[in-house]
Amino acid sequence: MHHQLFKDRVCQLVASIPSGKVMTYGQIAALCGSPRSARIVGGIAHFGDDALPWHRVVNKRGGLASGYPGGRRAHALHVRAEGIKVDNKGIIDLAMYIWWPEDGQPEQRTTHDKE
DNA sequence: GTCATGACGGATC
DNA sequence: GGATCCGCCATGA
Repeated sequence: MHHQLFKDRVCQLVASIPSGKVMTYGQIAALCGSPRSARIVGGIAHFGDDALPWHRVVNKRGGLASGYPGGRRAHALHVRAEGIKVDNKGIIDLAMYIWWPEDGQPEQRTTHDKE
């Protein structure tokens, strides 16, 4: 495949995140074929389609986006509106809200846990 | 074609 | 445990 569709894949993936769930930039990038392109996802977010639920995209620490329109506070309000708990530092519990598409849900990792 | 950038990630100090 | 630096790689000028 070609990275030309990278942006398009990211957009579709973000659009498929259900309400009340979140994905990380690195996770999205990996699913789009480039695990090291997390920043690219961020770039797409800024200049991409505002209609997409970018507020459901957080960084690997579960932290809110730095350049979100309105600031991290606005981001926090938006995710909270979907039932996601955010602590005082603006950190989301990824273990509880992380979501994977049906296609590549590595929930088996929790049982085996290798790495 | 080259250069700079970015809503990140991971390693290092 | 927090702050900082560097690398990453697609994108736009």
